Amino acid sequence: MKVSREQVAEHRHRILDAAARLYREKGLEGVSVAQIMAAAGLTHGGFYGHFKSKEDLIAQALAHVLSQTKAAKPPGRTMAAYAAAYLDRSHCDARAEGCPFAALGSEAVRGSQDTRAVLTRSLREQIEDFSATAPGETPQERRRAAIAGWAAMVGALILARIADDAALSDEILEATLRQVTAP
Amino acid sequence: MKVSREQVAEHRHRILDAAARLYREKGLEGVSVAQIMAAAGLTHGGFYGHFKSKEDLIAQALAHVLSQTKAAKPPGRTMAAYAAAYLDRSHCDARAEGCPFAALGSEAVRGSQDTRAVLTRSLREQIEDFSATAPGETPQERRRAAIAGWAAMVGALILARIADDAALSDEILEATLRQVTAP
DNA sequence: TGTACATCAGTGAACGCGCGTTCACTGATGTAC
DNA sequence: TGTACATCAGTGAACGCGCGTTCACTGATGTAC
Repeated sequence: MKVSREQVAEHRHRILDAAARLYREKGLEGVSVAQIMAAAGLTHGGFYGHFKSKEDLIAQALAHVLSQTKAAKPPGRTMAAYAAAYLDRSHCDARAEGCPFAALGSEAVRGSQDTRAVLTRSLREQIEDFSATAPGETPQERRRAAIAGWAAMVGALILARIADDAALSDEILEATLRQVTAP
Repeated sequence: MKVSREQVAEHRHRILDAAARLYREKGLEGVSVAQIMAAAGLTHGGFYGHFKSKEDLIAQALAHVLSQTKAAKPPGRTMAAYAAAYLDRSHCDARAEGCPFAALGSEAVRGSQDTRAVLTRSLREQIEDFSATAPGETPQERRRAAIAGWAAMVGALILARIADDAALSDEILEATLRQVTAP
């Protein structure tokens, strides 16, 4: 049955939330359209009223979570403060709510053009943002530190999640945090 | 029909080679058992004579490629020399033949216990290996630089592959290489 | 060394299943008067 | 403001397809004599 315009908007939001969470938890190819719709409290048939295809949802779900994360960020935050929260055990354990680059990075490489465009825009913004507070004497040095620092954060979170030994996993997070925040 | 013992060993090797290549190219969930067997020049029915399951093949294929890479490495290579080859355009473009951590890292997090154990062992070896030549005054400093350096390499390769703009992709590789090899 | 036959690696049809996507239908919404 | 009805968001059955896995069969291998 037809639902009100506000209901449509709310359903769309619920689908994007469920997708963003499930994709990060189980991977882009490990979640079906029906599972996402069920998690949003709907049936699978209505999916194509909201999105063109599963690929379309992936790009939009990533854009959704990245814009939310960006909106929640306090303006004056330094790269060191970001790194401390990023390279934390709680973030490492909370895959479904954490950074999409770390959760889906190696899969996103094989994603659609739209998916990669969404991630590239976020990547650019992150680098520019970090460049303001990264260590270094010149703007070029700071930008270089911002790029390498962001790469180290994403790589460290992935490696710390792969490690099946808690001590090694902790060591990866701690060592990378020290190295990224050291002058 | 039955084949000779040498043929069996060669078939097994061909399956592992094909799997390692296809998984890195298309992802762990983007390749079927039948595709791998066809790429190895066999039919899919014989698969279960070689491996217990698809999950079993994944762990063995990763162990296969990691042991090959390790065997091919010259003994005295520094972390800086490794980073220069790793953060190179040709490695970035050659996903199917490149580092399995960068190609499959975020998917491997959700892999079987065996898969994660195989990767954890390789991760430990890599860190210990880099610790010998990483920058730093004390062994602890060198180990920290080895961990953060390896994390930055893996992260940078993933981010450089996601970026849909060649200039940004190059910049990520170059900036990270400079930062990892600088004292 | 030569022969007979048990072994078993590989083949290809078949299995049940869940996938992405489509579509006829339902009934509440919201517009036209 | 109240009523009549066209619109259309959501439902659930259905589609063709490819998946991982199983299995009866085939015929070359390699062992026993």
